[in-house]
Amino acid sequence: MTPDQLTSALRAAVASAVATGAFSAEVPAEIVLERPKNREHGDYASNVALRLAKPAGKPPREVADAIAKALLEQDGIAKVDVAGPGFLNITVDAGSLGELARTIVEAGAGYGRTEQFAGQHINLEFVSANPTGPVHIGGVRWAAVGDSLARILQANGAEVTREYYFNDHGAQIDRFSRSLLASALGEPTPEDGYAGSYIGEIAQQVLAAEPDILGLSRDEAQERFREAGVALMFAEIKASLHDFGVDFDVYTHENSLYESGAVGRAIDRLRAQGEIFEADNATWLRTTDYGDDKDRVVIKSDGEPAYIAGDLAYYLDKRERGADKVVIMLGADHHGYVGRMMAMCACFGDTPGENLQLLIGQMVNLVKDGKPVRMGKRSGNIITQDDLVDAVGVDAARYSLTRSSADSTLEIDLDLLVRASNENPVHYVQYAHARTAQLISHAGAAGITREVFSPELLELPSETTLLTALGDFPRVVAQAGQLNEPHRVARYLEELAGHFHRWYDSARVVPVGDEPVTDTNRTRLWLAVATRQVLANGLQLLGVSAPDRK
RNA sequence: GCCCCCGUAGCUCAGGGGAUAGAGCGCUACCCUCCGGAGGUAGAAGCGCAGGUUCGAAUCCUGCCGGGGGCACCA
Repeated sequence: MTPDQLTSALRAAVASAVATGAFSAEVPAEIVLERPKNREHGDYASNVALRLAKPAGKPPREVADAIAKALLEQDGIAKVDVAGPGFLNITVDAGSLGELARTIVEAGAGYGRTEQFAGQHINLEFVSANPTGPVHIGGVRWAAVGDSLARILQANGAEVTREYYFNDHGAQIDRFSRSLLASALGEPTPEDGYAGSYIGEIAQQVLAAEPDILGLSRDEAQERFREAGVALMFAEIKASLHDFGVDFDVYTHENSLYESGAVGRAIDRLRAQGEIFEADNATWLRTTDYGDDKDRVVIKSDGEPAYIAGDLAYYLDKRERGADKVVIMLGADHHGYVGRMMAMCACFGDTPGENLQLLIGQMVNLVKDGKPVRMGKRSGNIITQDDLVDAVGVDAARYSLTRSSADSTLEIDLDLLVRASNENPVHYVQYAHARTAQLISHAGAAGITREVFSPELLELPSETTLLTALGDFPRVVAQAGQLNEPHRVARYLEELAGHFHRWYDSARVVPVGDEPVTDTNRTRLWLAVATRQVLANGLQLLGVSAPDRK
């Protein structure tokens, strides 16, 4: 019995209790079902009676008793206890619960998929690091979380475009190219320039490709360094992200928005909506109409577009390319954008929060010897994605960056990374998967097959706990998608791995010594296969490998 | 001054109003004649402070304290 089926049974029980006149209330739209922490509280628990008590005008326990009585008449329910203030503690009969194992094995890689975003096209923009240096540890967090979120949204039925906004002009790029030129000429790093050692490497690569470059005028040389340096840097960023398991569907160059006239079209569109006005020789967008704290300059008084002009055009461009929902992941240092971006969305006549979502993630803090390490491209003090991957590998890096809520600032201890220790929960989860795989292959060697499936034999406490945990997976995926919170999948996997390890210690799939193979062994094999499937499906959503051996 | 995020075990972090607040690491004591001990069992140890809403608050609201990040005709 799946949680959904139980929820339906519970709903029917409430309706039936109302029909018999036990109490009167509307059947709630949402019925909360949870897996109790304490096994004595049954397989599932519900607070539905507590919530209905007030509208029904009856004591919670009285409502609970009536629902419990009606629920017992539903199929597959073994026991219903009323406990505490009015909780319903539900025990599902073993055969019905055990059916989950078969359901999961038959669904295979599809187990956990939902259709909640079916038909929706979601454009997810993340990383979008400027090509002025390698992807640093903050960018890596968004790479890991963003890619995992994309996978989760897809698992919920959405069509997802992974998008990278590539900022290839402006003051930061000028500083980058000046730094390259200075390095090539053997001059000190310019003020406001970038100082990392990668600057020298890129400069040498450009020189090697274009030996005559230093014969040009300073301005021409700098322009050559800009173009070649940005191209090299960008290729390097793409390659590191690819090695990290993250590939984008669309790279949009900021320049292209200007060259294609998209900026002009966006402004025309907003003018037609009546949201544009002229003042002080500049062109403004009246974002204060929609909650922004000040209006924003779109075209500066010198005739140059302001930064937001690109944002306007880019948003419109994504919508015109078919995105129903535009999601952008940003670091905490960009939270000041939220107000104007949402107002901009409303200026286009769209619905903020629906057509546009901004996910603000907090920073990664590095710690060494118990003290914070300040990082910056300009100072050259950066920990890059490649440093992180070299130290702990892709799986551990992705996992540790994804298992925490993006709302929390994350602390990474460099000493721990250097030791590349096993102190990472990813090992716990991957080991559980490896164990299932070895267990299944060992069972095969012992001649145990899945020709018999007798779910009522899965009756150990560790088995029913494991089964209810497995049954939760689709709800976890759905919730992670609704809330844009991939870390929920990771935390679920850790819990599931724990339930599996405990089951493994308390139940044999392969009989000991010369004992005969029984139907219990065969049926347990189904449970092992189901567990492996869910662990693999979950790890896939995180972009972490599910090895058969560790 | 205004805005956003955070404050939970020694450390890193979970916990969408529910029962005795969890995990990993660390610490203490245990468990392999048996499917991989990178595992399991038992234990010590915690919701920043003060109000409020509620039958019920780590969770929602207000104030305070502490930490981080923002408030350009910069990009």
